[in-house]
Amino acid sequence: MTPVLKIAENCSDCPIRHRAVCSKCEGDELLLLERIKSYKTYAPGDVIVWAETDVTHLGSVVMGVASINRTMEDGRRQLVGLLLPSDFIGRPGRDMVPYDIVAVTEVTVCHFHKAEFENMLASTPAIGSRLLELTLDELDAAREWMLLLGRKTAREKVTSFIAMLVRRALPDTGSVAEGITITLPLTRVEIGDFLGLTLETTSRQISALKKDGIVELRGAHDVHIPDLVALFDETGSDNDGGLPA
Amino acid sequence: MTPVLKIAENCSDCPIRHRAVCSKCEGDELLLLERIKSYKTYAPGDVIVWAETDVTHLGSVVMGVASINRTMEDGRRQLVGLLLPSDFIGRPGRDMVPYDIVAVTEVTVCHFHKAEFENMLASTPAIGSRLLELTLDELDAAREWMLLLGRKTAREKVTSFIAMLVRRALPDTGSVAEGITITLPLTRVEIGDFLGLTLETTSRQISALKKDGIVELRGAHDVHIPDLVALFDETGSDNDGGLPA
DNA sequence: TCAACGCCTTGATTCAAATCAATGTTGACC
DNA sequence: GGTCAACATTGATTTGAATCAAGGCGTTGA
Repeated sequence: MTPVLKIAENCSDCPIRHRAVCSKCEGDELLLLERIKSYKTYAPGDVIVWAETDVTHLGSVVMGVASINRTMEDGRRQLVGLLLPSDFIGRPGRDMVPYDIVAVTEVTVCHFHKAEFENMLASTPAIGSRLLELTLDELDAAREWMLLLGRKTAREKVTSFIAMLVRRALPDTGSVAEGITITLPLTRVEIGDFLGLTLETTSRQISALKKDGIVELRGAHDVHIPDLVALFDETGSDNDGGLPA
Repeated sequence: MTPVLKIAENCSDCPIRHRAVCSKCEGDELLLLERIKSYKTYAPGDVIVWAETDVTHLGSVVMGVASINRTMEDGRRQLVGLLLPSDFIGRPGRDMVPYDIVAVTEVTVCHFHKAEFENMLASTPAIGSRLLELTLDELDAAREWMLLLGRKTAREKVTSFIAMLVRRALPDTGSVAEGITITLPLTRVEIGDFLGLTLETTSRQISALKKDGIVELRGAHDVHIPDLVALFDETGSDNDGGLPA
């Protein structure tokens, strides 16, 4: 069914080598990491980390998409993060975490035993330094998301979400003059939970964007954006994402 | 007017010594920090950091309250953080920041030239390690806030806000059996901007809490909470804040 | 071939919070 | 003591998104 992935045994061949927590490591440091790392693959829907239980591993997403979920007792749910390849999973220095991490697509993780990683973190400045950068970036992203959740309209929320995915996809793409096609990795329920909307409102907004020519749908999950500027104009953001001219 | 504060010249006497970015430093490290630090005081409303301009300093809040603000071109505003004593200001490794930081009350900051601090950060693991902890804590707080902004009702938002202030005030207080009195450091507009509400809704919710006996007001900003459990029950949170029994 | 299930879309109605609009309170300063 | 400005409260009305409800589409498997 699932083909066994050809995963780089050598860190130097790893697809996330240049962005992940290990990106500043070299030579011996990388060899040490290589010795304690292992790979694990999760099916869509699998829980990678349960809230409020002991965390045994830390690691990086190598492939796939995972979501960080907070849930209230009555079932209301909010996604508070989306983990894409090279993003770091887990919280060194703390045994539990107040949210679940769930595989959205099939996810491959390069991970370490918590204690072993924490030892390396203490002795390897290159890791701590990169982890700080990654954490500060996530904090900036979280704050951007707070503005969205607190102040944007439903249409702005949906276009901002699509714009974020476009931005993460751009570096892999060449010219953008004839538009770009991306895949929404989430269902309508999940997008709603990400944006603080219901699934119906999410669906209606996507339909409205289609009617207005901002997006074209091929199926429910593949979205073509013919004009990126038109999309960014709908997000209410002060930046247009630094598009290539 | 403003009395000149008696600020500890010695880091070892500093009120935030045990919580701030320097909390893991000792001996020589502390002396080095002491040599490059300086204090600055801001009046309420002063901008401590302007969005999208070069940041020259980094530092810690020693006294007072500051807010981190994101603003849209049309004026919609969202507070994305509240900086209390011992919280860190600024982002090492980046020259600009996408939000303003504004003094809410009078604020005293212990700060460093950015380049000098970054040098120390590179050579002093105790600083980087503590800064990582602080950043991870802020990220957790931001995610908690995302749940609030995306999924909570107006009443839950307001009670959660009050509960957060109570939690930060608790360590300074003894028994709590006869309730607790706190000061809201923000205006109704600012509270609304923090919670993703209008000022009118914020005011109405506070009035409703008063009518229901959850809070008692002495003036617009001093709030007495006779029964903390009753307050926490209104927040929709899964935790009751680990109250002393 | 055609149920059955999961996911998505669309429509009708309700409702919580926003908006619009006064009015009240407080404190600073003349 | 009186005026002004900033902040807060309260009321009336509107509105954007939630809720309630019905079908539609596409894949899976009997």
